[in-house]
Amino acid sequence: MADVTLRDVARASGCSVATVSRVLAGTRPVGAETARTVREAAERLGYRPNHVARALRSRSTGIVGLVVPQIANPFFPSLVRELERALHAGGRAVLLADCDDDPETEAARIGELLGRRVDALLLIPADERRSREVVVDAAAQVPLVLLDRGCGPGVADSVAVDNAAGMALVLDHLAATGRRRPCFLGAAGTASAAVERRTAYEAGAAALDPTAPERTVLGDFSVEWGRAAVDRIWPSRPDAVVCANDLIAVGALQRLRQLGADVPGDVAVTGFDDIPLAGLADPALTTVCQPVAELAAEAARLLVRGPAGAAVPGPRRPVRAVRLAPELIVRASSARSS
Amino acid sequence: MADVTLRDVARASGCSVATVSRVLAGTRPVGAETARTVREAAERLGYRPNHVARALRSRSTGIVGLVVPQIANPFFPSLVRELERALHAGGRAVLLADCDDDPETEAARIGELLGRRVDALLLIPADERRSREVVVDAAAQVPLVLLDRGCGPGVADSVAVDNAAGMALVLDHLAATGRRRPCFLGAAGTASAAVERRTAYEAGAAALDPTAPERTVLGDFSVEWGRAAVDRIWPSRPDAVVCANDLIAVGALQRLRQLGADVPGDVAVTGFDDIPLAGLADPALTTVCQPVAELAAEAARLLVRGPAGAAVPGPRRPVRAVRLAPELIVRASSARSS
DNA sequence: AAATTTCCGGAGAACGTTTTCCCGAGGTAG
DNA sequence: CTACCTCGGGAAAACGTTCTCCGGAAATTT
Repeated sequence: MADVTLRDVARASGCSVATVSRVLAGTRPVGAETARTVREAAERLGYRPNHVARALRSRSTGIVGLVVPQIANPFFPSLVRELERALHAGGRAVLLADCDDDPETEAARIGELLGRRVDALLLIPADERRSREVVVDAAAQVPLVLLDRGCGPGVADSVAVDNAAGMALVLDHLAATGRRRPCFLGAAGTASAAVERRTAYEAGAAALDPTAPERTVLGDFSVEWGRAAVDRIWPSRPDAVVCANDLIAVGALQRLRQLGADVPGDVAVTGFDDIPLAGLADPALTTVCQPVAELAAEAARLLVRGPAGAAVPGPRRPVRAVRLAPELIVRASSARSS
Repeated sequence: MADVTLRDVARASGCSVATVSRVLAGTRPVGAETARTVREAAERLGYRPNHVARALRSRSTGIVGLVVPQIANPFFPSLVRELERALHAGGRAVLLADCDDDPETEAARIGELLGRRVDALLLIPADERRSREVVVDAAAQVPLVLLDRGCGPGVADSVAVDNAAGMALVLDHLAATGRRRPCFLGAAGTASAAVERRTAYEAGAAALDPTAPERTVLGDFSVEWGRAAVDRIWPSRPDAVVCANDLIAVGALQRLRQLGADVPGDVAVTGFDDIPLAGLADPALTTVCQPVAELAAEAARLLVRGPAGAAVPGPRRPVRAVRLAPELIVRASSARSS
């Protein structure tokens, strides 16, 4: 009972393997009577198609590889979940690989996935430039979409949130609620999210008040850095602390409270990403919510390239870069200063 | 260059496909000279074995299916990560499925994974009893290990933390730091973690002070319930609030602060699981840390059943249930009351 | 009525491995 | 010298699909 094959169904229904395959796959019209008999036999025997054999013959596994830098990074689980959902809706399964933030491991895992003949790759690159080489290599073999973070211009199709728009939302909100002396807690490095959010803040803050001194400090995307950064900027008494992501913001929130600052009375704090932790912080964190489901859906859509053969026409097919608009989630940490 | 097959390597090295397979798989001794030639040719052509063909022939995909109830549940990402790591160490890849806490979806996903001919299944059941039927079905077809939550006795091999031992650690700690009037914020339902932690608390509390009134309230494993539950128990002024997991504890912490209670001065709060959020709460949460890496390693170990053929000898092979000892993480929320 | 097309179904060749046979050469034992 | 292994290697059969030919019958056209 474990292994019923097409042969068995063919024998039981008194016709050929080819016919059974056709009726079950619906790949070619087949006589109504025969079809019924076949379907019945298949049902009765409990036939279940063997995806492995199918994959070998049709050269398509229906599996896409998903490589993430750190599944434990709190922003990724919801993204992974939506990706899994979106891909599954298209009949594709997800082979998961975690590369532990290491570009070399990343390269190795990509190699293995290719060996397993995934139909496509979904990749959140671990490093802006050190991931590049492997990515172009892989992209030459299968459809590949970069997610959340970029990997240099023109390397591959990519989907991400519009970081600049998100930062603009934050700055508008702060201005509208009377904040006048913001500062920015960002991340150094060349990761696209870090760069985009940083430059968007600088542009927006300058537009708001060209005469204001610019207060920006850069570290990494962590709670610890958020805490430490507060000590650097608090002496200048900003009335708003704009953070490059939620982890930094949570750290800032903790340290500000320790220092006896009133949030949001004395100072507003904002984050970015809207990880689950953001709503649970105290006070709850105003942040920019990434349209995770849409990002996933868009990525899934980009994965299907034209009808197979069209995959390798021009080596310089134009690269598509999708940017989706985020949404501002206003919570207690930026309530209007009275 | 995309598809170099054994045939190509054979042709290039002037020997037969069989020989090439043998030398590359190392499945049978082969002449030193020939081996060298073959390896050289393979290297030169950039041969990469086709896992799909291999799987078809050898009836083993090297893929294990992992079904989780909700990847976004904050306890799972770290577990998934360690599982992926442990399995990858054994040369196996992970096909991920999220069933959205729904037993029917769970059943469907398990079916698909079996259709894809996974070698084994790793399952965190969505529901203690409604998942049972599918599980026994699946377990009859491939090695299957239940993780974190049980699914009725004797259904399949399982790996989980020793909830009773964890709860005992908590109670000992509270007793040692002078807490005398604990209460318990638990979860209703039959999920094994909920039941075990609840009964362990009751047994431990009774042993501590048989005359103490028992204060236990039951809801679900959520922050919201933690907040709500505090309103129910705070009037009786416990000096310790023991929670069935970290989410409940975080909610309790928030509500207690709102009510003006001093944690840990007036009352200690403890959690369970040690999710990332626990260390970031304010005050940082004392909790029970699950040995995630060991759980994963043990699960991976259980998956390899005797040498293939031994898989279906007695229909009533004894079921193995591994329980691993947790560790108490003492943080600020239970500092000794002075 | 003959010629052409359409329709349904079967035989069998792929897909890229692994593995079972089989064969010949050389070595050892009898 | 014959008989029997061992050893290195090849031919070919699986594994379970899909898909391309092909052939015959029925339906349509000329």
